[in-house]
Amino acid sequence: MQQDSTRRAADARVRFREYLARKGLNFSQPRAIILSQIAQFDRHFGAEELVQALRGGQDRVARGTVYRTLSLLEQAGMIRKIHNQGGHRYELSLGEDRHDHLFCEQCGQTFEFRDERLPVAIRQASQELQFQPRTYTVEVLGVCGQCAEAAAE
Amino acid sequence: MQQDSTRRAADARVRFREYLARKGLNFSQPRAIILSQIAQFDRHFGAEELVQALRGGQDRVARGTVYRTLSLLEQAGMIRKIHNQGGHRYELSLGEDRHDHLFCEQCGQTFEFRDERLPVAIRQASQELQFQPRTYTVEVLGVCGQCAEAAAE
DNA sequence: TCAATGATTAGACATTGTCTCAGATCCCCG
DNA sequence: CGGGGATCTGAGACAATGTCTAATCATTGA
Repeated sequence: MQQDSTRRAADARVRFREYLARKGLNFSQPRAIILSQIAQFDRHFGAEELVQALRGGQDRVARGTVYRTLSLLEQAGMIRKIHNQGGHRYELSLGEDRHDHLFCEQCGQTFEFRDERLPVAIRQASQELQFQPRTYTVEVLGVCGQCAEAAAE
Repeated sequence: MQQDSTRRAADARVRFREYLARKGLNFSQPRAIILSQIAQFDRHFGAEELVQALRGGQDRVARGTVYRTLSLLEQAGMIRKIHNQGGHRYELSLGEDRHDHLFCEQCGQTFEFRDERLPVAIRQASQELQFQPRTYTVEVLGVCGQCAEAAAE
């Protein structure tokens, strides 16, 4: 766990640095700090949450910087925006294990699912329109089994 | 066109009234006003845009009311939220012609596509998790053909 | 028509995101 | 290894968007 997050942070560092170099951008101190803070969250986090976490203390980073870096990370494909009800959050997405989300409108829980037909369909539909997809999101709203049962009683 | 929007407004009215009745809610004056204002937009609109449109004049409606009504309309499945880059907008969705969106990150244009495999896959994936889908969104980010060409030169 | 329930208004408030620019940093290159 | 130009950051004002509350009003079913 501790191990995991350290490892993940190191990988992310390398990957981000490469992305930045490719674009002629710098791998700055604040960007490193943000990256390691993100690695400490458990996959999901909100922008403002990150801003708060980096406000006081030694490694402070300004709000604007956080937002700018999030954009870069999103562009780099290292995080994904997911539109939870009311505002959005980010999710680490370091390549492995692509999935999408089901949101229960009753209890607010999030569930994940994987289905290979989605990327296939999206790639093909894009191609027909000469569109080059970089990333995509699929979000399903509804009621989870548990809530549906509770409502039925 | 004029005809269309009038017709659409009438349909929407009936449908919303039914939805509200089913939930034991009222079909109030402001809700009617909002509905007819929405019908005048050309399919897409933003929440704040709507707020502005209903601010001065005879048929004024308060900000809070607009937001509450949008939630209801969304629940009723009569509008859909689409997450354009930076904030979101709504889109009329009166049943016919379900589609999803491609966003060009370069020029900002939105394109539409239809693919039957998406709802099929989503229904099945949901079922496997005992999840009852009410609605879903698919959004693809990338570069449109035109921008890709321009960049290649 | 009346009463009960639900809805609206107005505006303060909260949250989230954007912008600017002076000065600090980064990284390439000699 | 140090100079210099491009890039980046901090701080905080600002802007946009959404939420909330309490007093008052409207809607609906009986």
